[in-house]
Amino acid sequence: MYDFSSTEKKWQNIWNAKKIGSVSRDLNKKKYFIIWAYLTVSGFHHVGHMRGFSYADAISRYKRMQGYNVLLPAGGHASGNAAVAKAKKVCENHKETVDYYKEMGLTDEDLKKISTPEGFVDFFSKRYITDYRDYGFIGDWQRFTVTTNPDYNKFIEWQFKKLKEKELLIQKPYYATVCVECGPVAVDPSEMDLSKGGTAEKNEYTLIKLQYQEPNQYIVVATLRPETMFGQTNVWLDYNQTYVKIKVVDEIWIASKEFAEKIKYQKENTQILGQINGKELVGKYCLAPAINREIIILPSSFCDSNIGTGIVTSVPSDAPADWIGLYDLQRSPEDCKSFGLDYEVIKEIKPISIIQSKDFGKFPAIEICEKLNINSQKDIEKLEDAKKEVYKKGFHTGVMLENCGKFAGMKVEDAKNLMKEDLIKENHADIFYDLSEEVICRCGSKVLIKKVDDQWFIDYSNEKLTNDTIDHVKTMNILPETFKTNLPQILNWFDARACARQGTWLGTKLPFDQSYTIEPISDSTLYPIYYLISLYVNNGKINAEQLTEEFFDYVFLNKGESREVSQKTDIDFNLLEEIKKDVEYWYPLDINLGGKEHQTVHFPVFLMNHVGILPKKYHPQGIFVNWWVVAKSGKISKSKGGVKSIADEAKRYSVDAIRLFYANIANPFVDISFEEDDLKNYKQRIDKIYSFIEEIINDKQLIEKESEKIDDWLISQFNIRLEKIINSMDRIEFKNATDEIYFNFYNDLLWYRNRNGKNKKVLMNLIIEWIKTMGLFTPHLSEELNQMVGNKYIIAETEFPKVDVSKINLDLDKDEQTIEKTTSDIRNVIKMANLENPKKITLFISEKWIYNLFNELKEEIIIKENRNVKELMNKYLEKYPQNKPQVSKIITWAIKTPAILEDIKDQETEYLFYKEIKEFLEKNLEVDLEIILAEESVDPKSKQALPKKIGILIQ
RNA sequence: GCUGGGGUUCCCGAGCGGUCAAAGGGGCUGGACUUAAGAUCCAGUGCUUAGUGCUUCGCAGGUUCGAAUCCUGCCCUCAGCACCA
Repeated sequence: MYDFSSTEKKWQNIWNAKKIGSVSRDLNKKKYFIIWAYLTVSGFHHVGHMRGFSYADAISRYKRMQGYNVLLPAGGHASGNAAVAKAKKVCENHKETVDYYKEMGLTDEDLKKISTPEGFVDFFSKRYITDYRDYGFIGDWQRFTVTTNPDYNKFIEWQFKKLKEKELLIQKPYYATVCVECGPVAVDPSEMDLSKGGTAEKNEYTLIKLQYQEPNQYIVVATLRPETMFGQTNVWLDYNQTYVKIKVVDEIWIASKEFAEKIKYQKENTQILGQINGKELVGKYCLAPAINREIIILPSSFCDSNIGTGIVTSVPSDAPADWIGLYDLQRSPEDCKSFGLDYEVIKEIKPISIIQSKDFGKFPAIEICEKLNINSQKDIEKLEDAKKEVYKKGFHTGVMLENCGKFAGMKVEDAKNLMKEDLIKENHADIFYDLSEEVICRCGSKVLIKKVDDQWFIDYSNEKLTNDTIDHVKTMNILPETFKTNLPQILNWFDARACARQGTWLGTKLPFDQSYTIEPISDSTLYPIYYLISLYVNNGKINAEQLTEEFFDYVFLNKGESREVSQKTDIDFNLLEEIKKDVEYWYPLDINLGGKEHQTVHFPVFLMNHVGILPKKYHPQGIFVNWWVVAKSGKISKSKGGVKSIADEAKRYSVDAIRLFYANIANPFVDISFEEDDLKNYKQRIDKIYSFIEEIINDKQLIEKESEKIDDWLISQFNIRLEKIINSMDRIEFKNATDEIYFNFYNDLLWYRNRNGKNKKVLMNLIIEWIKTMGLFTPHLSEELNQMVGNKYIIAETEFPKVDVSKINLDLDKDEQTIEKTTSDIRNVIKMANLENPKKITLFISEKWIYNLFNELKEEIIIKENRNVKELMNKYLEKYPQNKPQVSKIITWAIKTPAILEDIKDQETEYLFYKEIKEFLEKNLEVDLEIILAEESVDPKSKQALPKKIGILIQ
């Protein structure tokens, strides 16, 4: 029995002691530089992270065994909100958080340490290195860096100075999602910065100002469909709600209190002047702009004061809720009376048809309500569906009707923007951004949208940068292929991106304005090159202060004069040269490996910053994207807790099994789920291979002898497999490689054993090579087995096996396949004949003339490509006149399936072949066999025999 | 909606113009081993049949001597769509 835990620990210690991963420049070796996109220091690793890391380690091990000098460094991304928020929770003794950490094994002392952001980052980034070692990754951890380190900050400052120099850093107004306490936060499904609302969308509303009673006083409604202004019939608000009057510059806006709270972040100097009740407004009129018509204010139950302004303009022709609202009122004189409305007036309100879209008539809202059987404005869910459908159809297929003034005949898509712009130009409207659902920051405060006037952006929309990057991508190795196809489009779509924010964040201060902190994505784009510097900072040879602009300019861009730079930075001249040579040796990066979530953000900015700042020779060479590990319930989240510690998983299944699982369960470009059954199977597989090899080593039956056919077959088979493994690894296809190593070659060995293969030398030599191939995916197993067979060298440091092409003999395998096929055929016939214990089985070798015919047909059909049936028939019917029916049958078949003509031997060879395997067949099938030539028999079965297809007679 | 990816036999997953009824794994069935269980090994796993024939690779057409593989249309499904490394 293989002891997974102790064996794995043992080899990890040996690798560490040998410092295999710590590498330095070696001009005698080709270099290979690979990283995985470092992860945000937000807590523990989980098994999902290990997927990509395992791939990176497998690639590194392969390259190392091929003689490359492999650099695999790692770092921690600590910028942003995560550590701040987590530390705060610990500090405040938040029960759930503290319980979770305790459950994960943290002591009180640890907890105290992680209660400050800095302590949190320090604790976990150290933990990460331990995790890497525990999973058997061989990397250069002495270069470990964290984005909040002072030296790293200097690097980022340099990067931003370069961006500015290249005019890639610009300023313009921006609507940011901000927490009222913390400042800007990222609203996205990963909910890195949030505790709630990651799926919220940022909506751009058009605020329509409907003049009400005073010249400068307006009922303000928020709409996503400004183009429907022509269909307005009334305004909706909540009868029981209290609204407020807000002073905005020199105007007074009437809207919900919640809106007033939000708009103050988007307009300067807003002020609440007073309140006004819904009751007071209902029944009054206001002036709708654009159509310049007085419309009535009516009550409804669907106005939500949290959405928009809490007041809605009503377009019953195209908005299902508006139609139903109207419909409700129009059929209830009592309701109208209770609201103090004149029923006669309400009754007269008619929807106005304004848009013609596909699949709908004049009044889409009415139609959809009938179709979905919506009868009341309280039917909220159905109304939501109805709205979506009408909106979607209208937006993509709709055309404005004649009554829409200058917009008549225009597509809805176009009219929308034009109408909005027109209204704004004439001061009838304004813009307002809002979130589609409630969003709460990690700190517990509300997130809303704030206008920032001079936001800093990295200008990824820059045309030259975009085009240069697209051109560069063409030359890269990018997997999966589909990502490479997508990248140009992603790069084109990529717009200027806000890159700094104000608030209590970790990260580097913007060198041009210290009140800004550089945002977490923007400070992690160029960092692979920084691993070449961090080494010297970490070992104390240089310090953060010395990392000046001149320093980076010199080592990265070859700008400046070395003596001068050395003098200015007080870095020893020789050391400076060393560092520069390191950069020249290691850069560019060969592979950046990361999860699929990086496809549209991290990888594009990683590429664009490299292309924008560094010389062409330093542009990245490859990207590898891996998909996720998902739990049955969805993505395994690093921020949500409830995840088993990776140490527990390693103990339960073993590191090798987990790594093999990742490599073999599917290709890297699909999501996989971490299932106990699967993991156990892989663990069993490892155990099985271990026992199998152990058995072979101790097998007393093996003998020293000259190699026979079956031995040659096994050698050939191994070389075929090895060739596939190498080709697969060169293309980074783990699934194919592991299929060969852990399954197919194992099956070959079983077959060899069944075929009574016993050659000790052959077997041992192959097993030694086989074990090396396991070093990529199950490195601990590989080392252990290697030691068991008596080798002293370390697999991680040895050379990967090479294919011996001279040993590959495809014919040998064809023979083995024939044996398998024959066995299976005989079994099949026995079964079919219903003769469970046959007395005798006769195998017939086809008649000689048929072999001749096959070879002649091969010449005609395959070599000369003659498919003329008539011609062939005439020729060969004449040649073999005594066998006409058979000849014609064979010719028809051969034309249809030329493959039957391939590899045709002669009668003598085939006869000898069957004689040779007779003993094996008899033993395997537990029957007595007789093999005779068809010419020597009168049995009809003998005439059924064909070349490559033996005749079988069961008696 | 836009952009891109997929639909393969009980399941997962290869294959991407010809011995393809379709690798490999899992599951299931039978057998060997074992006191037994597990593990391991052997065989089978579309229907049919003395080794044949027939029907299968989302649906409907088409190209070809020949299609799971190429083309056209349709249906279904997944991912991304912005300040998440």
